[in-house]
This record gives sequence, structure tokens and C-alpha cells, in this order.
Amino acid sequence: MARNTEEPENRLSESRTQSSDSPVCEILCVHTDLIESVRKTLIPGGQAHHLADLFKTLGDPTRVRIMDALAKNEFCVCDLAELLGLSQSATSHQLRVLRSDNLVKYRREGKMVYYSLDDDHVMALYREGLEHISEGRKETY
Amino acid sequence: MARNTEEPENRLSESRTQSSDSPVCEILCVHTDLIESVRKTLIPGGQAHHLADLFKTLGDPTRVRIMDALAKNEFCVCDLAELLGLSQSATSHQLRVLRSDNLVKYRREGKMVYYSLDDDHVMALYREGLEHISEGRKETY
DNA sequence: CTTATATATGATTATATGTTCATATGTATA
DNA sequence: TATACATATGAACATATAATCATATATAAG
Repeated sequence: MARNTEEPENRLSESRTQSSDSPVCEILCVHTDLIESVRKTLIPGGQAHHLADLFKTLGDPTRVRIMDALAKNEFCVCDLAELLGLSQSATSHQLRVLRSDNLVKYRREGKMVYYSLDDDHVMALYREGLEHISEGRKETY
Repeated sequence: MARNTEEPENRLSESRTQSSDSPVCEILCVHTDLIESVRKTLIPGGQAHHLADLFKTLGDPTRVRIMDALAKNEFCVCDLAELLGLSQSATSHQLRVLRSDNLVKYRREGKMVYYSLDDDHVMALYREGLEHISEGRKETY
């Protein structure tokens, strides 16, 4: 885990290399060893991109509302559109985005396609977000 | 919880009102009662917007990498910039975004400002996302 | 007060993206 | 095959946003 309680500890024992020639700290300002040690544990760029895509997919009000509806019941596209006041096209486009990140699954039944959350894991992710915003902060909207 | 296992149950006992006059299902195609019942439980638009903002904030590779670094240690802005290969300005801008959603907190120490994850809850949210993408799906990148 | 440095921020620009419109695909039925 | 309808999708457009650049603010030291 991270330590962010009291004072910086190992932080102070670092081999500082304050580059006093650069106007803004271009090379590095502090804690070389710490940086090098943490650098090895960082998420690879590809994974970061991938994870960002997942969150980005959830980062749209329409898709949140779709997720919220599907968290309560499975729905066909037309029901979803009616329920959320969206066009059929917009709904389908958004479902496609959710599908691409494996957030929802679907099953065909005749002409209709029923969508639902992909698994309980997705539900957990969604609820974790809900919890965060329910902590009494950022009372906008 | 949602039921999305076997066949639609209550779904079939609905008072269908298939509008056979509209070319594309504009009013509603199916399951009127279900829709009305679920509609009452839907997340309010403001909250949906708010939650989307939270996810959107996490939906950028740079911010994911910042979160990842802060999940391991607190860092001053300059360290973060060096660690992630970002400009000071870009780093600061992104930290501002993370701050606005209460994902990170900071403390001042002299000229420097140290950032860390806001709380363990944020860590849980981040890890929930990490888990999702680590399930062997979407092996792009 | 002046200088130096760490951080924050406004403006600009290039890129990404959500919706709409039109149309295509898939399925059922006559 | 032809028609109807549920869903999917490509193109276009308007809006959002991340990085850069320039500059402002904040703190420390002289």
C-alpha cells in the first residue's frame, strides 16, 4: 500500500539531483531512487490504455443509464430506447460500445435482441462507482 | 438483482401494445408494465451525469497511469511528471481533473505539493477496473 | 523587495466522440 | 419471394477534451 500519513521517510534519504540550471524542473526535481523503484511496478502503457477504455466506456451519462437499467433487468433494444427516451439508433450505437468492452451481453429471440450485464463483476464495478459519488462530495447537478 | 438466466417470465404476461402503424418502433414495442415498473427505480439524470463524470475522469490513459503511480506511493507533481514522461503542465492539468472528482488529495510541503489517492475506496474502484480487463478478454494492444 | 523554483491555469489547437439521418442486415410471416 | 419490423451501422456534424505554450500564483531564500 501507499504511505501517505505523516512525513516523508525514505523520501528524504534519496540522492537528490536538483538541476539548478533548468528554469522549470525539466529533468527531475526530486527522489530519483523512489522514482526508479516505482517505475518498475507501473502498469504497462497498453494496459493503461485498455483500462482507460473501459472507464471511458462507462464515462457517458447515456451509457450509465443503460447500465443502470440493465442492472435491474434485461431489456430488448426497443424497450431500452423507450425506457430511457432515446432513439433506436442511439441506443444501438451505445450498446455496441458497451459490448466492445464486454460490459453487456445479449441473446437473440426472434427479431428482438435482449441485453443484460455481462456478469456480476461488471455489476460490482458499476456499484463501486455509485458508492463513490454517494459519499456526499461534489454536490453539483 | 436482475434475472437474466432462463426464459423471460413476467415479461410474457405484459400488456403488449405493438404500434403497428409506426415504421420503426417509435412509441414502444414491448413490455409496457415492465418498463413502467423499472422506470421508477432508475438512477436520476443528475446522478447518472455525475457518475459518468467520475468514470470519464478515469477514462484517460494518462490519468490511469497517474492513478496507478499514486496507488503505489504519493508523489509530488514534478516526480509524477518525470516518472510518467509528462510535461509539468500536462501533469498538473490532469491532477486537477482527478482532484475535481475527489479521486486524489494533496498536501503542501514548502514549494512542493504531494498527491495521493483520496482514500481506499478510490483504490477499490481502480482495482475493480483492473480486474475486469484482466479477465482474458479483448486482447488488443 | 527580488530572485528562483514548484505548481496552477487560461487560451489555442488537434483529436475524439455522441447523436442524428439514412440505410443495411436479420428474422418472421404471408 | 415479398413485406414488416427489430436491430445494426456508415457518414456527417457538433461538441468535448488532452496536450502545448505562455503566464500566473505560491513559497522559500537572499
